[in-house]
Amino acid sequence: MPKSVVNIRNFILGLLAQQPMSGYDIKRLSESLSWLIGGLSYGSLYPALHALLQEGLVEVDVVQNEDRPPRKVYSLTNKGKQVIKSWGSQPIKKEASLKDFVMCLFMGSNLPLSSLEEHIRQRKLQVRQHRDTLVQMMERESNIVDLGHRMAMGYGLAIANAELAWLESMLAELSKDPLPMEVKEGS
Amino acid sequence: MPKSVVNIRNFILGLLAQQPMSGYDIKRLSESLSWLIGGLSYGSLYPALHALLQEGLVEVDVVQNEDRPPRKVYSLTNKGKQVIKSWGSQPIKKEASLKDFVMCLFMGSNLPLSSLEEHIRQRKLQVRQHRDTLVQMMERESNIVDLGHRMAMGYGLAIANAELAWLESMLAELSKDPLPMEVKEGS
DNA sequence: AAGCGCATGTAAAAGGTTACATGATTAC
DNA sequence: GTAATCATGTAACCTTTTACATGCGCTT
Repeated sequence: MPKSVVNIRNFILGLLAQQPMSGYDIKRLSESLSWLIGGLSYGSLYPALHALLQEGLVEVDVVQNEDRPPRKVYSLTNKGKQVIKSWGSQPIKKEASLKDFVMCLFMGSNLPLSSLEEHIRQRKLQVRQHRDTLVQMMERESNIVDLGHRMAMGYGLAIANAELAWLESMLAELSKDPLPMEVKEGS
Repeated sequence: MPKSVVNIRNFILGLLAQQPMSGYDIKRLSESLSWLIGGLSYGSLYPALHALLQEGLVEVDVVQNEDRPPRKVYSLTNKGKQVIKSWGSQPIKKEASLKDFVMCLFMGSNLPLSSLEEHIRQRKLQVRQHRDTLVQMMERESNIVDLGHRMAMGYGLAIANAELAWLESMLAELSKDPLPMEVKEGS
């Protein structure tokens, strides 16, 4: 698969943008999302965290607990916030994966509403195109395809339609209800 | 992410189980599915194909075209068919990804109906569990979560529900209509 | 004549996983 | 006492991507 825009660094930055956490926390959170976007291993997580620290994108606060091992709680520096913000503001590539998009959503509150809306609109175009392709394939080969093909396509189609419905409802909500603007643009 | 059961070798084997094709064809097909499960690059595709050839899981037929460059059309050997069949028959791991499942579907006609049904049932259990987890998270943190979290969760929920609906309709169809049994178990 | 689609391939480099190491605390 | 959870980390290995190389035929 084409290298996702959501490499492990952006993924970490994105999560830390929500709230400071430890490596362990990040691992657990990623596991709860792994169903959709896959998890990650300590072997990639900790080295990435150290690299981000060295580059000054995150900073660490060692919290001593009496009972438990000490936790290293990481948070974004200003530089880190800048990086993640510029990542979220750049237009999505056409080949963006489901993973990319979920991360965009996840960081939704870190980007200006207009960008968020643009991301959703982009995704909608993509999914609609893919759905149309699927439908065409099913029509063209309606006589040939075997059970496996038919099922895989039907599955893809069901997911695509659900996604489109969700995307549209989201767009409607965003335009109707500009919500109390918690997003502040840099002064 | 935890190494998927669908490594490139199984992916190739799965596609070839449908019909013989060239490396180029595989690439193009994978691209049409990339929206859901990600594509692959020539740098991994051709070497994998060569390895499968050496191991005797696939065989190649060089088709000379007058106009175009010659195509190397690969097809499964008996050994290859055996491998892919045993892969499809083994129970899915709990951590199976969306990609794993789509491949299972894609090869649906290469496995006995009972296995297929079992795969779908397994997937249903998994997705339901993930959905329940999501719902719990949303309820527990209904006051706290910010826009990004809320959206990502809502998105996941929408997808999960669509998937569950599709899985159930598939199960219903399979049990109601045992379809003209094109699947033959080894004699 | 330049560029694109077809078609195959390789090598270096990047990235990730697996498996290991460590150690404290809580529950059985 | 022994297993599980919390918590961090490293190194060897493996896979994959990126970037390159090649070459024909058709279209503009």
